[in-house]
Amino acid sequence: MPADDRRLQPRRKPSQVRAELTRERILTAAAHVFAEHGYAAGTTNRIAERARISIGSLYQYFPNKDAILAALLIQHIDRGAWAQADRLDLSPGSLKATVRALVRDAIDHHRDDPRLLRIMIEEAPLSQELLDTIDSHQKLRVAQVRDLLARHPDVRVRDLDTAANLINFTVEINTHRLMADPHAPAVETFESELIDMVTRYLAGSE
Amino acid sequence: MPADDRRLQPRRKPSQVRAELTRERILTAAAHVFAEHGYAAGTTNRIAERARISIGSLYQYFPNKDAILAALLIQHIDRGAWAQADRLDLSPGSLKATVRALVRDAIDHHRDDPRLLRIMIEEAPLSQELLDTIDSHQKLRVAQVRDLLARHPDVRVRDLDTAANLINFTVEINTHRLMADPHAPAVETFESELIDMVTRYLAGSE
DNA sequence: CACTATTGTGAGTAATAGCTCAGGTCTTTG
DNA sequence: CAAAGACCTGAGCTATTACTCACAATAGTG
Repeated sequence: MPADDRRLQPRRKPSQVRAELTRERILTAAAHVFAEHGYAAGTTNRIAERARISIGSLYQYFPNKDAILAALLIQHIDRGAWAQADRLDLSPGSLKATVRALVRDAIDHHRDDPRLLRIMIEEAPLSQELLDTIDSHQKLRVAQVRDLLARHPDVRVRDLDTAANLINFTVEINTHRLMADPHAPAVETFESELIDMVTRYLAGSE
Repeated sequence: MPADDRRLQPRRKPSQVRAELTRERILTAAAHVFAEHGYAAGTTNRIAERARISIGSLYQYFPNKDAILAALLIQHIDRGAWAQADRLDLSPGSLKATVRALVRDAIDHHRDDPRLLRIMIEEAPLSQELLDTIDSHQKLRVAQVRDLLARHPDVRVRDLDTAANLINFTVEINTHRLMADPHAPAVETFESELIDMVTRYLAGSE
């Protein structure tokens, strides 16, 4: 798979409002279709149909199917869903309170559409470009968490980087599962246990 | 997607040795092809080519492509990779030792071929039958872990079921990531931190 | 060896997907 | 208002895929 840089570039830059509107219709339609049918079965024709535009129009704004999912992912990232950890700094209470804020934050990220998010994460044909974008955001997030931990007096772990990595991923993925799994345990129960686990880990009492 | 019971049944039962051999060639070839190309791009023709048999033969043993992945998954499960937790009972040492055994166990499950396992988990078109099989195994595993926790004097958590669920998933998924992610942190570091997190959670010192 | 059952072959089929293009409609502009 | 350009349409092209079938080769049996 060669990383062709132009594979995800839009074909035309909308200049009129109606064009921008069409572009958005395509994206929202795609979000629904992918969420409902999955990526493979979420055909471009279906997307066009749902968006109530012709396939031709679709291909004026997106050079190929992959580019649509990519745009969806970028949109998700740019909306700040993954990197709004700044406000966590504003809650300097107990360690547990901080962790709780972290977990709540993660849950908020997944409220929109867990099914779509799952597909974006698991089925998306990730180009090198996209992978890099995601990776850098991930790194940023981990760094933020790391700094947060560094500033907190109660945190006692061997290695801050590893700890930040571990808890970030653990919180993220558990939340992900919680929202996506149909027969998952109750939200509140699971949330409090998750918070406890992370808190106790960070507190470091052996 | 209707859950057609016959969708995954083999088309012919091998009676001669060479037939059984062919069946195995197909499965190993499929494992390689899926691991390398993913499920969608892992075409049946490619599998047949790699197995050095004709597509016709392939379809004599598997009614469709999905059935091949299903067989691979069943194979993986039947090899006991997901439910050999019995031996954990044999390590009645400290809580940390028990947890360590749990984590090591998980790591062993993923040694074979993380890439293939990822595809089986994330891309497999899971029929209801398969889903049920997996689910029951999962439940069994969680129950085993639950009993393990129940028997250990140092475990202090609000709800054993939730705890078993949480740590089982967390250990599993973190291991999964550890093995699959190319630029993941060092194994030993991550392992010990993961063990600490779970242990401290279970010990329950607030 | 002769006959049958089992196993193997691979060109070909049907279905479907992603995507194009010739031509139409709507907006803007001078 | 008319020309130019932006935008939209959808039948259909091309490529690919899962899968079939008529036949050939091989193994078992008496």
